[in-house]
Amino acid sequence: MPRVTEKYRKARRDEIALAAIRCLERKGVHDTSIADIVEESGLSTGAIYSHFSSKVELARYIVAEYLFPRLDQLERSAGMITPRDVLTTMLAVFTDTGLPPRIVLQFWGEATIGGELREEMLRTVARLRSALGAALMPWAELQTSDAAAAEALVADAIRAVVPLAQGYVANTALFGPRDPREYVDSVVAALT
Amino acid sequence: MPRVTEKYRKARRDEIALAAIRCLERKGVHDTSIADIVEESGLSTGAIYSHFSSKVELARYIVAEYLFPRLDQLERSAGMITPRDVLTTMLAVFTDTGLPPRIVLQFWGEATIGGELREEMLRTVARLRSALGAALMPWAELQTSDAAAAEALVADAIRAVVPLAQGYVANTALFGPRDPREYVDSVVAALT
DNA sequence: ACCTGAACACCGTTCAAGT
DNA sequence: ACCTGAACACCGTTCAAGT
Repeated sequence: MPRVTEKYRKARRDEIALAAIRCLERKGVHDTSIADIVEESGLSTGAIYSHFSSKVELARYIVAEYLFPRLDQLERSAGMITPRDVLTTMLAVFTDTGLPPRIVLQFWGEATIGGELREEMLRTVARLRSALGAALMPWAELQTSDAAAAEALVADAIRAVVPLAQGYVANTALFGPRDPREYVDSVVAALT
Repeated sequence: MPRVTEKYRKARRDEIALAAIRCLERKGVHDTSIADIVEESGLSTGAIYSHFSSKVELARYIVAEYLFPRLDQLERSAGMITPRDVLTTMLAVFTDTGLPPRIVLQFWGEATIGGELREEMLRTVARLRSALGAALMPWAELQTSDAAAAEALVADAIRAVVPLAQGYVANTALFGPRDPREYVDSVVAALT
């Protein structure tokens, strides 16, 4: 397969995906139809189906390619960082990139039904967890000299950080934007 | 209007709503059609539309009548309770009543689009916030003798407790059930 | 190989006609 | 007044036919 074709396919897929995202922001997951994406992209129904086998496949592509593209931001953060820092850094992705929490929340809703979208979501979360683990290890090793205990500490922290991030997403999606640092501080203040 | 008719209408609405909930648990919000509810309830399409003006109206009814019926549990809890206690009590509603977090999460997703479902959601959350406020006031008054400062303390606590509860819902909806107390403890441990 | 757009099965909703 | 179920506009998806 020549390289030009590959590039062309990727460009077309992105063209469709970006048109779809514009529709999603305007109308939401539920109310965006293939006909809307056809109109927004200027392509035909068949053209879209020759690049994505279904609406769910298009959704998977958007999730994988646009909704969680900044996990490397976590992986690059060096030095000793606490669970609090990790959480704040993670949430900053939303304010920094303009990634709409509304769309993420809607995808979660759809993912609870099962199917391929759920599989894609679980894969993404697995990647996220391992990035979190790597970022937290230096901190855990400072708490204890036992390697197994450090692993357990990291696992516990992840069990807290993931739902805390989910709470931020659900909350801002429904009630409007909020500063990540203020959110974390408010949670700490309330629980201690 | 005679009372018997009123009662009959309520009974029919509940009959339809419960059939719908059985479908929702089986297939999710997205994949449950009116035809499914027709089959599950044994009624006709027109019968459903003579009790609910649309699918969204049915959804609103389910949310208002079945998804948040236990707010009074909070309002009844007496004595000095901390934000931590309030959060744990609130989350216990899910484990105690078998209310499926998956359905709640899906409704949140739909509510981000706007429309009547969003209005209904905001009304329910407003009720929830005032119940939380009432439950937390004795605790706040123990922290400070200034009435305004106590109010502010309550407001801050609510700003933390609501997203923490949302995080629990999103997390259990996607990754399976979890003990509320364990969740709260894990968050406290990670952030302090 | 990519693209077109009519055709298909199914969706939510309406409404004339029944009781 | 409640209910029936055929009819309607629209949905996601397919596929013969074009380039």
